[in-house]
Amino acid sequence: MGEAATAMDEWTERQKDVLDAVLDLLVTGGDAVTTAAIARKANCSKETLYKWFGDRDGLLAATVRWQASRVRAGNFDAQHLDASQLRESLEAFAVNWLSVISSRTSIALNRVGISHAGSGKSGLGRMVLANGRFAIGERLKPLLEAGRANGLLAFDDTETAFRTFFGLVGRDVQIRLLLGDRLETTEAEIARDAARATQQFFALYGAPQTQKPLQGRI
Amino acid sequence: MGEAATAMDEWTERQKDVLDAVLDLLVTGGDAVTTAAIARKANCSKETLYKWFGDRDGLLAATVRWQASRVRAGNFDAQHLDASQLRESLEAFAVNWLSVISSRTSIALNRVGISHAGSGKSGLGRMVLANGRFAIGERLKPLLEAGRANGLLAFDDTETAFRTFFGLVGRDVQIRLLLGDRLETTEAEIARDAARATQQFFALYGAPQTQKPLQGRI
DNA sequence: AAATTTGTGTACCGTACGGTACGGTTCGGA
DNA sequence: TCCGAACCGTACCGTACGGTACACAAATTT
Repeated sequence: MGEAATAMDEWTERQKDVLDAVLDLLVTGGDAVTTAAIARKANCSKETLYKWFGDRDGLLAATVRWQASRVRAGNFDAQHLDASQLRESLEAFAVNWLSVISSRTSIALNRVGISHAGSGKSGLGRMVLANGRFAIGERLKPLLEAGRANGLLAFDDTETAFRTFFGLVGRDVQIRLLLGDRLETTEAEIARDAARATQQFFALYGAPQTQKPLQGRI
Repeated sequence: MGEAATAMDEWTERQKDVLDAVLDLLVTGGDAVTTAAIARKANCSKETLYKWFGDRDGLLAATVRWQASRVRAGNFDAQHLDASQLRESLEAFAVNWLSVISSRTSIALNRVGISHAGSGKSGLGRMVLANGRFAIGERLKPLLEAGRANGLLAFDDTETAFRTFFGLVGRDVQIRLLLGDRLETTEAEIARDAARATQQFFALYGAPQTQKPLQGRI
């Protein structure tokens, strides 16, 4: 993850403004995201767009990376954690993740990536995946493993444990939103769902009272 | 759900052939699904396409309904079920659902629905949702409630219980496939995941030994 | 058998959009 | 003050594609 900051300084301020304009257009699903509309919204010429970003797909890819570069939430320092710290961290992760996938920005970018994946060119899809599903995985796994090291969680495969957490948190929210379902995702609702998912996760992967993790769990 | 069979006899055999051609083109993501390509593949004229289905969106909507009409798996007759029957039924549901969302057909149709949802017109998205997420929900809920009535499951809200099962089964599979991730979904893998999800669901919602459902569970 | 219907195949039209060219303007450096 | 680079705004080009028109064949009706 050495290139964490590349997208931050890869472009000038003016260029970031352009990328923000693209995001604005993507999120406001009303009108199509044509190069002409982007240029109009960003008060720049189409020629400049192509000079800076190559072609339309390059511009969209840059937009995905730009958005991803400023979503990175602070990593959790997870040494010497006790049960309540772990629970709070997991719940915070769940809240963050639910907030992200419920945001209009995430919905729009995922739609773009999915559309591109359906058109053969899989670059954007992989990029969205890397900055969404896989980024959250890499950030969460250390916490899970710290929990296991401290005898709070019991699992064999970190990936499986993470995917279970992912499923318990996300459930059907993302696919429903992507398909246009009006799903109220208030802050209170998200907090409640995050708490429920965390509780369920502990019910499945919480270590028994003894400090040593139990073998043979899934 | 009285209109279960409408899409089956709404079209003539010839028209169903056309819809199958559309499905073929959608699944074979190589070339774009233009009306010209559809007409060529179906050996019919574009004029006939428009006469039968109105416009391109109508054709896509008909295709979604046509595919949905023949996916309906047999409902489970769930009276007097014991624990192993319930487990088997849930596992069968999970296998079926994982097979569906892993199929190229489902991926293609969901991509179309999502693209349309991103373009304002939400008709196709809602249709895919109704025949996917919500159809499986309506089919599974009776089984869950039968399990509760027989003292095998304990939950207050059927919808919440179902969504948990949905999350445990689907996890990150659908979004990864939609975004173009190569994810091996062999039959064996699906069977293993279905068994794991079912086991986890029982761990969360299985009633304690006493026949009476325990109150206060989530 | 003539007429009507139904459908195929091809040609055509209008528009939207990605990409390019170019004149005009601003701005920093010599 | 002059020059060149960067950039804006607009006009333009080519193509792809949704939708329509039309000529012709097959089938069905009368």
